[in-house]
Amino acid sequence: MGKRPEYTADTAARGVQNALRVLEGRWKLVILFQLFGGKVRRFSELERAIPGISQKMLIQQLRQLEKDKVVARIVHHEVPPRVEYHLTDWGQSLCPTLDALLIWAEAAPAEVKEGKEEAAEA
Amino acid sequence: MGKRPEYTADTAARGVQNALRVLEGRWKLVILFQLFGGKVRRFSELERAIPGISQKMLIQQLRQLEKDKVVARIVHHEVPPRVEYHLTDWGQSLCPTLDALLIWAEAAPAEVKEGKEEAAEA
DNA sequence: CCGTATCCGGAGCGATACTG
DNA sequence: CAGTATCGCTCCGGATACGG
Repeated sequence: MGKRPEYTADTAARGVQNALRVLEGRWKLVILFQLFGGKVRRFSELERAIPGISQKMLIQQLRQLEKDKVVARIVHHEVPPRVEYHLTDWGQSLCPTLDALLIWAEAAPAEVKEGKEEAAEA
Repeated sequence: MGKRPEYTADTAARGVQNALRVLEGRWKLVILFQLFGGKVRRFSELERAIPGISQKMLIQQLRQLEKDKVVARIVHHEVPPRVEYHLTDWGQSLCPTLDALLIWAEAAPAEVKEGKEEAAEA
């Protein structure tokens, strides 16, 4: 934890890229924000909180995040079934960084923020 | 720049997702790291500095980054042609955040870092 | 030297239907 | 309520060839 080894640009890029990989996926961030702050949500809560997502996508992204140790899953063996999701410690530690990214995103030129494509083709 | 408007989890997620979108792509980060610190690199320099990348990918990612105002492109009308790339101010401002992400990535559980896939299928 | 065009395989994602 | 299975489309990225 003292000094990190010397990073070449490539090594550093690979590290970040690896991290980004965990966050990649159409719905990962939306899910993470639902869980930030130590919140615990049920499957159906997430489903309702994220309009437009399908069950397949929700469970798929959730499973990915779980495999990557960002979120944890608790199954209550009851009837009816209840499953709850929450962030791991490592997942929680992402919060400030994501906030920094959010601030960076806010500083983006308007064209970028709106996802403008230059329709100028001819 | 005082207080930002109230962000719902969804709004925040969308903002970050949008920012992440800019960084998405197999080679974006590698390129960015090549340019960090205000460095100016020629097309062929980047090509040589990033083994394994194809011209198509290099130019494609470069164009994306350019459109997203992260990198800027300077064309010298000479013979032979010379084109140089460097980060915009907004691009530069990404550096600390990416470093935070790198640190987060470093703190990842070993299994995650190694990109383990549980081969347990049957 | 810098860039464009085309072909092609694979991964991601969405819609829908079904199960414990 | 929570999760699985399948299909099909789209986009991404790699290889190769060609143009200014």
